[in-house]
Amino acid sequence: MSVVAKALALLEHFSIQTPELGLSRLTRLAKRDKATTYRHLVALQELGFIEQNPETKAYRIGPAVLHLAEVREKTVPRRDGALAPLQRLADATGETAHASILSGPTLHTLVSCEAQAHSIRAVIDLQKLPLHATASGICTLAFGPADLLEAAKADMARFTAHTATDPAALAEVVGTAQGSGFGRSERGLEDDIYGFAAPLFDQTGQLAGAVAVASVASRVTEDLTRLIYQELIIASREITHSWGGSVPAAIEALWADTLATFKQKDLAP
Amino acid sequence: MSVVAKALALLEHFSIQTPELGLSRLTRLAKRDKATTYRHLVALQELGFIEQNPETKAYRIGPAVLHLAEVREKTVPRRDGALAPLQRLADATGETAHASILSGPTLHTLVSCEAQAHSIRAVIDLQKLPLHATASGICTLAFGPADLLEAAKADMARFTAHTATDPAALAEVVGTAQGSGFGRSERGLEDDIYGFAAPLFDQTGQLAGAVAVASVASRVTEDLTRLIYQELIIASREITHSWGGSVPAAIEALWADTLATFKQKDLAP
DNA sequence: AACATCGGTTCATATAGTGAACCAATAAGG
DNA sequence: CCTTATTGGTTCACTATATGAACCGATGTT
Repeated sequence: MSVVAKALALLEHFSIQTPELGLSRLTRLAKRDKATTYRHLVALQELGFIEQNPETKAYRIGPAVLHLAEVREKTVPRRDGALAPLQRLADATGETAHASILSGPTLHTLVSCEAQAHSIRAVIDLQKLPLHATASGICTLAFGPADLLEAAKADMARFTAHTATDPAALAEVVGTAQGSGFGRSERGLEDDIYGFAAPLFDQTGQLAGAVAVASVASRVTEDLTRLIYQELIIASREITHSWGGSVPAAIEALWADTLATFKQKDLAP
Repeated sequence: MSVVAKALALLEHFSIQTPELGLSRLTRLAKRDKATTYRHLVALQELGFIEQNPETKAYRIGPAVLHLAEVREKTVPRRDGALAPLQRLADATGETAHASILSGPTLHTLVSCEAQAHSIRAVIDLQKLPLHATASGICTLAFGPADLLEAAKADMARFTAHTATDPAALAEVVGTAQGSGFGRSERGLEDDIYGFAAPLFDQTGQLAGAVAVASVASRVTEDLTRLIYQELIIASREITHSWGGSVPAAIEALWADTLATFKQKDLAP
């Protein structure tokens, strides 16, 4: 890990829940030496990526990121295009919806929308989504670059008792996704949370990210699952379209098959 | 300069005009070794601050900054509060308006608004504003922390024939600002651009940034100057208010005096 | 075919980062 | 009032890490 990576990794500890962190606390969170952490903070501060609250001496994210985000979004608009479909997805399903972008080997959370329907709901507050333990990640492994699977196998941290931590289990869920067109994660990241995801594509025709719904386990029924799948398809088409891509026919075919199985079940009894 | 600083400084070369840069070009812009630049890019890429266009191999700002900007803005809202008053300022004056934030010893551009009134107008595309050569910078030196003057004197780069490059000249324009309540820069950063700025304050009561109007030199008359001053006062009050601060009485008094001199001149002939 | 780009890699060299120990300041506890 | 445990910040011997000239293969121009 380079110094640059170590320093920038400090930024990941700041969140909406904990926007300001003191030196000691951050040192503990980052599990690094205090002097090192301090020097990194000073370096980040010089560039405006961190600023210090002059009253409390605590550190927070600085203004430099605002300009960068503006350049990025004006240049490669992703957030704007995802926002409206995501809102619709959250409203239609009554669950928390979020979209993520694949950049290199990591999946970055782009934006998340919470529905107002239930008082208990999933909250997405990770910047990076683990590939092996989230619906979005499994979806990415299923339809993204083949070499990602290696990267994912290298880091299979356990989050819950249900997290797939051996390559065989992972291969199985990825295979299921490749058969259905949807990624699923059942209590893989957190107990009581079910995830459902569909792939997103950009103008290059390659997978560019994923759109997902996170639902509370106790609410998940077959009816809700079907609704989520239907809405995920709509959201995926719209977001993919706004990113200048189109959903590959093969994926559309998988989706149609998966939805058909629900209809069959309806007719069965 | 630490490695962290060197690596992060690479990000400053990306702009709306040049959102993607190849390795060689970026190496030349940053005036550094190619191998070093490459390694820095790879490190930034790992963290999602940079991503590579898989088709052209060119680099661009990555998605990680989006999340950070969101955390920052949800936590310390600055952009949102400045946007509306800035738009109004641009419309009312017919010139380009922008706001900046002081973080440590540097002034970061927060957001800029261009008016539609004229086809020739100033464009703000710097992330960092030089303290000695811009109206905002002079305003910051006049009403901000006293030790900034030292930092400013340490780097007095020449941009035009009118740039103040010796401490005495700088002290004079800062003194003028302290007397009038407004920062001014006449062709200091670019030929043909006049800048006018007013200070901004936050909940701590300290200077937190500046709001400014950049006008094309040929359009600047006494009438326009007065209009700009009047509108700057309104914008400064509004932005300062939305940042949880209030304009100090001493500044308000300076502004009142400055506007009074215009009225006297009107009566004179 | 010769030359000039490009992105990316190698490896000896030496510069830059590291962290245990140390301050000074503040605050809680007895 | 003195002790103890925090806090943010600093020092300096040690060594891990960054550096850059030279190199590579690919692509593009003349």
